[in-house]
Amino acid sequence: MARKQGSHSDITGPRVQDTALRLIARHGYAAVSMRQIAAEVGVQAGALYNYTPDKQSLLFDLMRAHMQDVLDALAAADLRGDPPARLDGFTRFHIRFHLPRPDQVFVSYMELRNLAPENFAILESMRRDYETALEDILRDGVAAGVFSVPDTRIATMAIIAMLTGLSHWYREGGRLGMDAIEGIYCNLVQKSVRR
Amino acid sequence: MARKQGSHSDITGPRVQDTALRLIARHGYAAVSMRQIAAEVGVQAGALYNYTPDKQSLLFDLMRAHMQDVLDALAAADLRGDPPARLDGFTRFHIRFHLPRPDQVFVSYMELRNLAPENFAILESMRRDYETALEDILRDGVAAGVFSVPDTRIATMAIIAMLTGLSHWYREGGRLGMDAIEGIYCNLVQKSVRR
DNA sequence: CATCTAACTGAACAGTCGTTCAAATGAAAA
DNA sequence: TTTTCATTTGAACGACTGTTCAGTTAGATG
Repeated sequence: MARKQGSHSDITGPRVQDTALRLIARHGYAAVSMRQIAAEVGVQAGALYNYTPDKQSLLFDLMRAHMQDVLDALAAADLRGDPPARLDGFTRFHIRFHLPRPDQVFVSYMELRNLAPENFAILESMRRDYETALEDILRDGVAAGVFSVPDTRIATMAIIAMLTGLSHWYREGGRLGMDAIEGIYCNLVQKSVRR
Repeated sequence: MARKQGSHSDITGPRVQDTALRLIARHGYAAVSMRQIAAEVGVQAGALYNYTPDKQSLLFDLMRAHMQDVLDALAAADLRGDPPARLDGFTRFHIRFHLPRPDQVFVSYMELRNLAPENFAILESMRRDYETALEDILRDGVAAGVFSVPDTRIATMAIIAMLTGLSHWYREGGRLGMDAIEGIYCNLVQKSVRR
């Protein structure tokens, strides 16, 4: 039954990743079996091991790819201007990047504890880089006298939690579109740190 | 070997709950087995079924009890004054109640998808009640002209995400104590919605 | 055409899973 | 002391787990 038409590795590979992401987002890493993933892809469980050395790597690769995409996109965004403008830029970037990827956001947030320690450390470091990008903006704003926050580290965590939380309840086709959401969050974020 | 001293049901029962909470917070509901819980309690797996009809009920009871505690404590807090004072009261209440209960917060947040649909609906409804308490404050503040938010529902979700996020990274004995944290978050929250 | 080989199957391995239940236990009641 | 019964054990149930691998398939290559 193998290979009904053409070579399948470039088709099955991505399908394994996509299916794993969707199932893990929905049911959680521990609750999804390799056989479930295989069944949705349309192969037997053994075939998955042509595309991942084990289940743990499947999860880790998904999470690392997502975080790398975030960091690359942030670097490409190349935020400029005064601190308030850069803060708006960061807020809009976060929303525009994350809202269309709810499954990646969900998995990257919920499955950290299912990572092997060395994998966890790698992702935590990437996450820290992302947080630092925001904290730098806040620090510059405080130094320039345009922001007033009691503690830039906590303000950073608070803002990121606020933005990430958005991905957890926002559903496409809801009462408000992404543009409206962006404006509202820019307003909340900007005011929370202003003098 | 049964009952080495006295009747054990009033000792084992709470220990089952406590152990389940701790293990589920650490490893996740799907990744924790009844045998693991039993081993930490110090009984065989079968004995757990004197205290819960099944694993799902064990999770649900933990989560419902936590949400009920939250709602009861909020009602007892009896926030009074003008909207800014009530908003400060809500913020401080949230932090004071949730920071000492990191496991409950974690489980109630992460394990929603492992609930049976009817159990999920019950918890979602309780969560909605909590959110409404905050939204009422914001709406009153907007009506009174002391708050300015583009959308009270979104501001509610944003603030709660910010506060809940705190529980995910705050660790006792860190750089800042709970009192300092409270002040910082009151500042951030208050400014984010003020005129 | 025959050959090669990437891709996949299907079975097997050694465990673990949630749950049930007859039997054993031992503190409290009679 | 004997009886009672809440409590727990320990074994069993059928199903499922991640992973391995010899064998099969069929498109691509020569």
